[in-house]
Amino acid sequence: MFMLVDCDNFFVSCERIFQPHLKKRPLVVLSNNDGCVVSRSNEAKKALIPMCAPFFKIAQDFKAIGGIALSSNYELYADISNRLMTFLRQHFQEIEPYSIDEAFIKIPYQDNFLATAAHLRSAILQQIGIPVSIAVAPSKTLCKIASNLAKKGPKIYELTSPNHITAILDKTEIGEIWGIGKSTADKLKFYGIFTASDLIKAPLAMLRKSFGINIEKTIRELQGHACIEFEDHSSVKTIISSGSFEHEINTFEQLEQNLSEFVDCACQRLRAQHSVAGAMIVQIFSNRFNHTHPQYNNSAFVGMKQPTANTACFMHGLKQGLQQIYRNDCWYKRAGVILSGIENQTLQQPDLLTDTQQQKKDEKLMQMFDDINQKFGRRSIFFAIQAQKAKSYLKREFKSPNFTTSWLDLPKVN
DNA sequence: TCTGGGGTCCTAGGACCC
DNA sequence: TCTGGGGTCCTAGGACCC
Repeated sequence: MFMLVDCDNFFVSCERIFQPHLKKRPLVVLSNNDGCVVSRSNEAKKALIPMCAPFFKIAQDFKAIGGIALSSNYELYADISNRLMTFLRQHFQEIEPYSIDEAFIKIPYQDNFLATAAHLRSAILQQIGIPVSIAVAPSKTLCKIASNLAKKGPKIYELTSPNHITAILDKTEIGEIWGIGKSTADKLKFYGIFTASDLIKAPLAMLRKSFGINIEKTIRELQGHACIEFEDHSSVKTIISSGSFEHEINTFEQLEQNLSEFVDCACQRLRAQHSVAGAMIVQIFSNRFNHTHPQYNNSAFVGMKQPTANTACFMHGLKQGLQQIYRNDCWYKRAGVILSGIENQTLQQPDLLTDTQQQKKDEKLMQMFDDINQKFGRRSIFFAIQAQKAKSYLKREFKSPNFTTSWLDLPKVN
């Protein structure tokens, strides 16, 4: 059996741990640049604040009903997430942290799932401070359906008996199924398939041919056969660092400087998972909402001589890539870099012509670089191309303190 | 004024090989 | 007149997820 532990309104719940006065009030957390609503409290949902709403469109009405909006504080959310995952690992053998706010757990069949889940739920609330919903079902896809039902009220939902599953699948719309997005849902409706029950009764060969292997997996999962295995998310295959700027920019130098921050960030993450990357993609975008300037989006692929985690190599690649795609008659609102061709540092196949001495020196240098920033604080040392001061190119007007990751921000008890 | 960011997987199609 | 068949690797783009 699979159990899914999914945090309720995760970002909002994290903010409330150390700011109890935010409880009971309509509360939303905004995306980077204070752009869109990405997490809503139940009170905000009741006030019909839509997910992904651009904040500037709802700000006034939201304030009028006593609502509070916070900028996103990813350091806080990542730390709370780590605490939760650590807690779960202490209690269960097989767990897959699936996203920042949810984890699948494999558990043996038992008669008293509800009691186990209730116990777990109250322990998490007490020790981590986050309300969660818990679902139990024989496959991940069924768990997701059960989890949606849990969130509607009971907070804990067991979906294990065949009759119960059939009854629920009759009522589950096709678009609500995990793995079936809008595009596939629309096509399925065209074939007269509207519910999960319709889907499992439809001819498998036809579906497989038209929609690929994943639909077959989904169907088997809905039938209670677990066939989506646990995955290891501890190291990723691509690293993306990108973002929007507060103001549109136009010069090569400004773009390069902003992008250098993304390169630095991506490389730090690369080293943190003990990997090297063989290539980088540099992307630039104009403002898709501003039609007074020409629209221009482009990207450049930059291969490294050999896979590396040396920030300097990627900074050099950045300049090359940007030169290929930069146009001076455009204004840019967003940019980013993607590291790809990622492999484990220790499994790296050396090249015959590789200067291994130099490589070792580089590794040592980057290790030192990371150590200094670890010891003396972020950005104690950085590349000359980066801005002198970590100017916040992001708007984060309403950010809460880093309660759990910064000594200066420790909550005070009066 | 203001419209997010980080991931994975699959498939088709081109280039290339024998 | 006739224009194979089997395979790999890479990339771009689409779809999906949180």
